[in-house]
Amino acid sequence: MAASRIGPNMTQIAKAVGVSSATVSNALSGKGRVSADLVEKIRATAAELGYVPSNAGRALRTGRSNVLGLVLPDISNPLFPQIAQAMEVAASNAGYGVLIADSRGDVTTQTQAIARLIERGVDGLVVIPRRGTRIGSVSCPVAMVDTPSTPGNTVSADHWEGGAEITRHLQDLGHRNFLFVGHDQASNVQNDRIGGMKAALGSDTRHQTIWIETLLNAQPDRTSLGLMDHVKSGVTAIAAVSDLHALRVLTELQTAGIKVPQQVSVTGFDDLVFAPVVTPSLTTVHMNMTQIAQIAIAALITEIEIPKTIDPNIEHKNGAAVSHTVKADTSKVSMELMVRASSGPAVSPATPSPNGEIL
Amino acid sequence: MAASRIGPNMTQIAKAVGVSSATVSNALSGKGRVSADLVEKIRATAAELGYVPSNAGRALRTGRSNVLGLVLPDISNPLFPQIAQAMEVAASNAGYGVLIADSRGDVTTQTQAIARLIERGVDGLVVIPRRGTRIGSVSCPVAMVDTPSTPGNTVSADHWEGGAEITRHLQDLGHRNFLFVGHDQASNVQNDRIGGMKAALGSDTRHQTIWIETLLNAQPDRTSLGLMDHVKSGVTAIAAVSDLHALRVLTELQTAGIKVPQQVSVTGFDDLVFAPVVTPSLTTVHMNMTQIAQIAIAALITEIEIPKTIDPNIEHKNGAAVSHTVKADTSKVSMELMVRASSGPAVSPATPSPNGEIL
DNA sequence: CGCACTTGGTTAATCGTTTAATCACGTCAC
DNA sequence: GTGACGTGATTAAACGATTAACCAAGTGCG
Repeated sequence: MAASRIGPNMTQIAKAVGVSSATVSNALSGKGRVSADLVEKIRATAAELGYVPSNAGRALRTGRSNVLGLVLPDISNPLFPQIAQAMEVAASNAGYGVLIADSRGDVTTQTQAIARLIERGVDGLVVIPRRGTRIGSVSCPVAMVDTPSTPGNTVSADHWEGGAEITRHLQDLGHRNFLFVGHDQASNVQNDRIGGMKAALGSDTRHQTIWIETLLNAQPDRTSLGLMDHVKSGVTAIAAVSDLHALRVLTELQTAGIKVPQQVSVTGFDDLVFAPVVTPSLTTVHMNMTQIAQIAIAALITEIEIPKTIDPNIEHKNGAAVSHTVKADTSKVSMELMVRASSGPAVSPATPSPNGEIL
Repeated sequence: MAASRIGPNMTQIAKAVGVSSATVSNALSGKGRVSADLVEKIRATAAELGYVPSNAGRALRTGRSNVLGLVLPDISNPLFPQIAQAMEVAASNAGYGVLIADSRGDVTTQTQAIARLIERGVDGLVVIPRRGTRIGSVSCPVAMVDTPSTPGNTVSADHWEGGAEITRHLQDLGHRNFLFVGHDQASNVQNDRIGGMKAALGSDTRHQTIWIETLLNAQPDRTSLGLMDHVKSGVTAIAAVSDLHALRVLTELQTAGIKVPQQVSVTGFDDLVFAPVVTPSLTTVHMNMTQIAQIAIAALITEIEIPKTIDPNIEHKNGAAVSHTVKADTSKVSMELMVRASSGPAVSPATPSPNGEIL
């Protein structure tokens, strides 16, 4: 037996007003031709009786669920709260709900998660891909949020430019000897960030890059990143690809007795929740997730809401349309440099800056 | 026009096999009376044709959406990833999807968010309440995850006991002079954690408590928590109600030149993602979110799936049932102490421990 | 005056699934 | 031989909203 609905349905509203249910539908949606005063009356009684439209009924008829799926490689990513919040807000402003799916880092799980979302009838997907994740053939539009250099990327922060801003900032402070700290060499985002960092370097600079995962794979039980060796060799600025790693760097240096930023400057990425409250507060780059989410959701929804003329160009497999990642007019959102206390003027006893702006 | 469904529907399966759609339904659900070989044949062709049931059709008929709503006070809470992930896994194992709603800390927004979820037809809600949040009258079962002392709480970590474990651990290390660091004095969870910490203290101890929000309200532009004053006054152990605040404490001490844990021990709560990777790694208390989520979801689902006989005892308002938070047989999940590097033996030159276990 | 056209509404079909009610058909007992 | 019964399937009626097709009545115009 069908669970008894709590509120009234359209027919009951219609009966109460004394019109047909079609008129109620037209009045509430504003689509058909209904006289203004009747619209008013219908709206009023609907509100009075506490009418809430049944999503199931509507979804069945229209074929749209008004729900989007958010696929994340790994929910435990500390950036996820920002992403989820921004997506939820953007979607909900557009009248859509957000169904989450977590793939726990595993590619097969991710495929299953996507399949589950599709079965639930989502109208579109927002996918934050992980490493070499390929979106298989799915039957709905997909917005991909990764990094501009990823093929099929819909919109994302301009990680490259963010990296460039970081090293420009550090160079302005007089730094000439850099250590870049990445985590996962296979990550497009991290590569773009470090790529941007390097690209903005002047010719009078030196730099090295370490990858945490590589270090850990070599020595699984190591806790230190061995930063002191780099500092002793003259590094005065350490730029990490995430605040999480910047934090690791910061505390490792502090424990070793290095003063930040007096001796070494440290910068992060993403402006995570702890960035402003640690001592010294972290200089980092802030991502405008709200804007990214708005653009991604908007692109998705325009794609969803265009009448689905069967496009013969789209390949089919088993009768299901192969996924097409949607495009947005703006695909890069610039990042904002947040200068805080962890970056300061370089002191370089060994190699004095040619500009002489050192304190 | 209804968007063309991609796959076949039940009728098409029925036609392919040469039976009625009702038989297909019975065969796939295993409910009615269908001969074994026919079941087999139907299953096979359904799989072959790539049949996926329409959630909309099913939801319309049964009145159930198989979707749960997850209401969070503030998605940007760093604990949220764990919560969302655990809930998603538990729900998806039970065949439910998870729709998220963020109330951005605001109570009115929270009410609206809940209303939106209800309109979307969720079968139940998991609510992580914020401060004095009251769940208004909603028409579906609600599982509340807060702290055991909150009335209506369904299941949660045993924050009190977690706090007790922390101070027991620190006392075992010889500490006798404690500083507790909370953030928000109105939070049930934080009060329970600190309550537990205090309850486990021996009579030979001293303790003080500071609340970050109160400090910040008094001096909005302050960055330091003024921990040095407490350290100078003899505090040797600082226990925060969250790793986030422990991190703040840790870096503030390190910047001031205090060695952790040699001079002062620092502990956190929640085992956030950065806890193991900072230097020194944070001693903290781990929450078994997976188990909490399982219990909450299970309680919710049992409530959802019992046939809804109209219970005259439940008050009604506007014809909608007033919310009833579900109960679980286990309402407390114990927390696990994670001893790491930020806590160590107390050195108390001023007040030697009576037990003499100090190094 | 009569025809075309607009306005404001109704009818009825449809989306896909579930399920109560029904039915056909053996089988078995009496 | 017939009534009772069990088995295995079918029929048809929901669930609630949308919308194409249709219709009645009023308006403008030649």
